[in-house]
Amino acid sequence: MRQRLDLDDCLDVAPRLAAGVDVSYHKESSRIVAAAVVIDLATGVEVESAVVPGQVSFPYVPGLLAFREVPILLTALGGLRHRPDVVVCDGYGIAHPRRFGLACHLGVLTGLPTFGVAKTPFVGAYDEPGARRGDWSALCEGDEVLGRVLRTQTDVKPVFVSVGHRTSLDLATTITLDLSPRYRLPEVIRRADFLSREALRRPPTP
DNA sequence: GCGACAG
DNA sequence: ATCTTGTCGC
Repeated sequence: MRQRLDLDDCLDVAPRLAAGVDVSYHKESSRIVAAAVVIDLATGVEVESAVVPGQVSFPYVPGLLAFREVPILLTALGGLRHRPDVVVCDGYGIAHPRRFGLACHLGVLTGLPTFGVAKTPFVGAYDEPGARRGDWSALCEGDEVLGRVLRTQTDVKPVFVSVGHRTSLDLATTITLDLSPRYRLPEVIRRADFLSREALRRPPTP
């Protein structure tokens, strides 16, 4: 009888809790703030959130974003009381020069299922997807499929979805659409963006 | 060699 | 990422 390691399994049970993470940077200092927001996929209701301050410890280098954001993202996720079934990242998963973007990195370090939703193209070629919400096209490089260019809102610029860790492209696509009932980006990402940005405007904690 | 380059 | 004014639409 075939045995399978949990570590290698994809998320195959209906996920209930989805978390979204994001980082905001101060313009003229090294201060940064990360936020993690958890939403119940069945109801769309926010369950909880965690906001943590930090300092920039690595420069922005295309292809190395994980080294800049993963540290504080781990702290933010650690501040959650609930364990999310899947984590949505602001950036790419395997659609990366080395096939190991931020979402992959965060997934391996936490053991949690993850995938990325990026706002702009990075690597790979694609055809413009249909104009309606739900329409998508493959993001490819040669023969390999790196992700999907997904239209989350009719007549709105598409987002780039790619698998991170222990998730399938189909599931990532479904969750992205479920979390984007009204706006272009998933609600968990929007919320994490708002919370981190708002906290960053607050004076530092002496 | 030159330009492009998630956030 | 952040900055940045106006503009178009519900």
